[in-house]
Amino acid sequence: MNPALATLIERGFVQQCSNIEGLSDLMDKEPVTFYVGVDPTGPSLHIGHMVPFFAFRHMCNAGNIGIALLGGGTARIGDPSGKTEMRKILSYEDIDANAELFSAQIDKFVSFDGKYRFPDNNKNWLANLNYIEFLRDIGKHFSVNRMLTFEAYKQRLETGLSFIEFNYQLLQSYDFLQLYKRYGCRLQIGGDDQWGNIVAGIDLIRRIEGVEAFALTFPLVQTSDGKKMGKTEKGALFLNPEMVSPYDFFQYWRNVTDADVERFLLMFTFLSADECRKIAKGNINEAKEKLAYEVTAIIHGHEEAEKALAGAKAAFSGGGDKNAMPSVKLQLDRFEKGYPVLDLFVDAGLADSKSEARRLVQQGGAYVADKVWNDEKLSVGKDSLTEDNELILKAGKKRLVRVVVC
RNA sequence: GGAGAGAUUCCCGAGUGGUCAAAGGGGGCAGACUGUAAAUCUGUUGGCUAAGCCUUCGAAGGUUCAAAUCCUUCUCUCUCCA
Repeated sequence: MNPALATLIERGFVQQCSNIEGLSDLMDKEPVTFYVGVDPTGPSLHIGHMVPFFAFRHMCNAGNIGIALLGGGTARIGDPSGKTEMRKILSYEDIDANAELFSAQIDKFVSFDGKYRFPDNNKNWLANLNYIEFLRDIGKHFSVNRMLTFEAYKQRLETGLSFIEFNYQLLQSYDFLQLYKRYGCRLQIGGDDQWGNIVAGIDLIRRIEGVEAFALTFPLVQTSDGKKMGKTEKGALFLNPEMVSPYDFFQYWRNVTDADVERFLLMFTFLSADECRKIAKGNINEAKEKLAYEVTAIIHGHEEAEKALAGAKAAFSGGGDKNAMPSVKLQLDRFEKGYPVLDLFVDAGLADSKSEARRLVQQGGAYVADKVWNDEKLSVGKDSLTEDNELILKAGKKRLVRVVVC
């Protein structure tokens, strides 16, 4: 087995491959050009997008050539795979803006060099396609009968599938063909929900070019309790630090289920496989801390990871660095007059409404300076502040904020 | 184009004139137990100047003492036929 491929398998990346021996032989012979596609459907990548890019880096480290394909064209259509209903149609401007943001995030992660790792955008060849020509050249190779047997469509046959989405597969196949023609791209990697689309591309390349291309898919990452990976109560775990702070990002990994630690270390860090296994077998809480630190460092840099770690220490085990805790600024005169607790919790961002704050207090989940505050009518006065005019508020055991008074 | 069905709170889904801020489940939040884990159990889950008041059942009008529920128009979705 080719060593790069073996690494992917060992680290749990491989779900399905169209022809693993063939691919291994090819990779032994020469550097392989491969691609990962992402449709820029939102303002930031989230962790679910990242699995293929971790694999991307492993592949590139082994000397292969990777293309990050932004779906500036396909996002105009919307991939029905794995969706139960049609995605809302985005405006071209939004898609292009998203594509810029995605591209920058990917660049940060894989460091494009223009030669071995570079981006492209499928709107370059999709945006101005001629419909008739496309149907004659490409459409004739697709059998509707066969397409209907694909799992992705079967499901949607129940709930409804529009023609626009039904065409998505042709476009993705066409992408693969274009990348083969332009760069000699022979391999497409992606999440397992892309299997049908990728295989369709392989067929198209075989029919038109008479060349074997390959598919390699990764498991859709789920937490071991069956939830979708990276979903938090606030939504997806985005990479953009303004959407999910490095501290919250760190906390997500710190709170992963025991059973996921080893798997996640292997997939979302670049520590050696042996080391990952060793860490996961050791003290489970230290392993989680290591996982959280490593992933945060990879995504947000070591400095942010250090800060998140220090903040977590300050919040949970004393010591650490309280400057690194999430904090808000509030006015001193409010405390001088007596800050109504409910307002205080809302202003500190620990409750969305006063009713929520009230519930928190009534249920004994509101902590002011480490003491349970159980009277919703009382105000928090200046005397609750520390000598350097600070105050720690907690909502429940885990959500907390450092109030800095000024 | 024709014939039907439907739109309910974060999601699924009950409710067909007052007892409805709206059953049940999921999810979320809090508490207990713990290890910042899982599982389990309990409570809670529109807002507010809070024993009261205000806003919510696709949208706009109407009937009524009273509407998520009835009527009219509109918008959207789905199914079947062409």
